[in-house]
Amino acid sequence: MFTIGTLSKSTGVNIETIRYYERVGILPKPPRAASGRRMYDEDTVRRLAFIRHARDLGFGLTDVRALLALQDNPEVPCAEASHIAGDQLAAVEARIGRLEALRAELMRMVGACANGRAADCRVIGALAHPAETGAAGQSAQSELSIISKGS
Amino acid sequence: MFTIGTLSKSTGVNIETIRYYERVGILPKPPRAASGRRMYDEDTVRRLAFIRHARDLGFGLTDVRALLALQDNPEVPCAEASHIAGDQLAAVEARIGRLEALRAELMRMVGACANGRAADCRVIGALAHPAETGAAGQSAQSELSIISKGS
DNA sequence: GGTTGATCCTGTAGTCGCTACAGGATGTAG
DNA sequence: CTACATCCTGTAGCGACTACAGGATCAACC
Repeated sequence: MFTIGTLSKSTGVNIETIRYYERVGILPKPPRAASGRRMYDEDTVRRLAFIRHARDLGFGLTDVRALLALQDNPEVPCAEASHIAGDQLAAVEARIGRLEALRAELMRMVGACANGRAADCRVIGALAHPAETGAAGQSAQSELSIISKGS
Repeated sequence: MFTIGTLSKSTGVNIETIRYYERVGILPKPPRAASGRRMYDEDTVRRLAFIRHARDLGFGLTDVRALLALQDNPEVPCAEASHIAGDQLAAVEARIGRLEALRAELMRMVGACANGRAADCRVIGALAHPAETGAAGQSAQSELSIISKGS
């Protein structure tokens, strides 16, 4: 049994974030020492590592909750986990597509700039008069919202 | 001169977002009709289109402010605009790299799932025992934070 | 002139996933 | 015994919106 600082160091998750996870119910409330300090065990290290890895993969906390529930109920068919991961894969591929379009447009903008005055700046001109080519200008917005919404 | 609803429709920017932009000072306060309604002109359409396009390209509002200031002061050398766009390009390329690593890991996870029970699920297993291969697990976190921070 | 329904106004609070305090209590080492 | 590290709770802030509530105004039709 060890304290939150140790848990934080051994998982790389911020102390404040651990308490936040407890508050929103993604980590169970741990037992407390007589002084009120949270005391954790190895199981929590594993659970937190699972959460962190899922978060690193871009899963939102809602998805993480679902995946944890599956992990806790091993008799449930895993099609659901596979479905969640498939959705996430599709979202990641969509993001990559959007970002590649953005990259193309940014490269065009940066490449065209001749370091003159702002009046002639191709970067600013490109922003003021977007190119009609490709999908970049059309729904990169949703690319960004996809990201913040998780899967 | 037209109202906020018309501006919203002609730029595709939400009404609430337009008022938000005004509140945070990225759009100037427009003149009001006797009834108190905001009245816009074509210049605002252009300015808002500029903002929207820059946002679509992933620029944060701080960057957008800087780009607008450059546009408003045409005598300033555009090296700064070019620099902002270059930073953004680098950030986009970093995101793409991260996301490609995530994609590889997700494909591996989804591909390995045999639709058995959760106890044997490769997706859950992969999350519980992350692969050591590649950079996916190491700093995709920062990939996500880069996104939310803009450039 | 009256009534409906669309549009507008202000102000506040919610979203997501943290992160950063403030102000205090405890634990550990010298 | 004194530092200093670590912990606690609770609240507020971040970015970039979005979603109300509760009211005023406008345009069109009868």
